[in-house]
Amino acid sequence: MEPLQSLRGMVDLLPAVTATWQRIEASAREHFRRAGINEIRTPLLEVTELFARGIGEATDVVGKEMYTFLDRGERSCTLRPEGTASVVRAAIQHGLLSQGPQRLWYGGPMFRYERPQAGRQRQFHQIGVELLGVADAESDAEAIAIAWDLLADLELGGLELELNSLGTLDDRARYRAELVAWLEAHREQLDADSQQRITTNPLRVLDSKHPDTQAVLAGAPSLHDALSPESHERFAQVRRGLEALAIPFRLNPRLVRGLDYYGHTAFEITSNQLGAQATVCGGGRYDGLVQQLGGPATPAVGWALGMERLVLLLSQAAAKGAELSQSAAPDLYVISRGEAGAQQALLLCRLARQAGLIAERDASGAAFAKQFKRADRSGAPWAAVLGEEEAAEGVAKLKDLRGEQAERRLPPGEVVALVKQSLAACGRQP
RNA sequence: GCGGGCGUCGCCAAGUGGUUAAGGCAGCGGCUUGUGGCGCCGCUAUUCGGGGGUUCGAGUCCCCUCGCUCGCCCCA
Repeated sequence: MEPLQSLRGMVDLLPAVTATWQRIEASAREHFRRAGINEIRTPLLEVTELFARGIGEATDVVGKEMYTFLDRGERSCTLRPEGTASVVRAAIQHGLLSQGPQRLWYGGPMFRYERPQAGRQRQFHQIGVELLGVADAESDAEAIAIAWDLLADLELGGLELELNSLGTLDDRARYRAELVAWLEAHREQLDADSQQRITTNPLRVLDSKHPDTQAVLAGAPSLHDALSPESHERFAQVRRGLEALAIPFRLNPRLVRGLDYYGHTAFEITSNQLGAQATVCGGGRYDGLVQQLGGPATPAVGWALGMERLVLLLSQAAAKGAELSQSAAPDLYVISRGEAGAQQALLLCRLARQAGLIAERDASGAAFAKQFKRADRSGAPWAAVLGEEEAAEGVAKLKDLRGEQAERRLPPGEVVALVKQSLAACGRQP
């Protein structure tokens, strides 16, 4: 039989890393709780049209990266490639927006059919925040601050906040025309990809990674100069907001987000330690999206962070020194022999667990020497032995694995009490 | 979709055409028929991702294929 494998780009998270995931999730939850942001959970599967309309038909995500299929009712369904469209759909569907501004967060798997590489999988995980119904520039700063503080708490170094304003739709339309004209005039000096994008997505030419193209682009018209005075002022206000919070940022006039719904504020938090996929968190303002999805005109700002990339950073940090959290050593390791012994061992474990202890039972039936070896390796301070003799007498032999105390034969209840007491004595709270 | 690198036991890993595929960790058994941490002994890949080919002979060379990985594109 050929062993089966997971699908390409679909990754198992083994116990060795789940602790890191939980740490990030717990930290995020706490930050959201303090910020008055509530969790929303939406389905993984949505009608394809939601993403086509929300993200934009012309984007790469919609054009070539979606997991789309027909269900048994011949409806076109898509595994969500991002979270915002679903959250907005849910808010509209349940009338949340008529109850005032909504501060929401979500987390979970997203799906994009791409070639996997470092920090990029086909099923990947995001945690995101959406502030719906807030128009002020300070809300942009607040959203960014929440992401920034959350990441700071994880003690990650080498992070940088990049900031730009995409202006309004009008601003961009005007700029786009100007840029296309300029790009056409310099077409010969651009790399093939960029030439292609003059027609498909001219703004994206700006952050081409091609060095020659970048050099040519130095003379290109800047989006910044094309912003209307109002857009300019709004951007300045966001920056003043961040400055007031002492959050450092770098202006990046080339920062263009790949999803159509962004306007005005756009930002990314990047790491210099991640390789090619350096963006840990990305987001911005999307004032037009709610209406575009059939809801009431509602300004909004939000972001999403990539769990895999965070985990990558955290693992690197751990490799450099600090130990990654491991599963806890048991308080009591129970070894046994024979059916009666195994039963008593199970009973003892259950009693211990009911009392709040971490109890592990050796189920190998191996020689006692082996079981003691495993007891030792488990890191448990105590081992309980249940052989034929103990089982017959209704006691367990309790052995101190780390100290000098003599073995004692005790009924199960007293074993649990004694272990608990010893933990309390050395300051550990079971 | 397009490039580059890689693929030897659960994990790490030697091997660079010559005939029995090192070693370490983990695992299992024993020295120790009911007591661990040390030590010692033994066992664990008819096989080198898979399939073809070259050769007297291939893990080692060639082709195809699958997988992993890094990068491009794009994004979290």
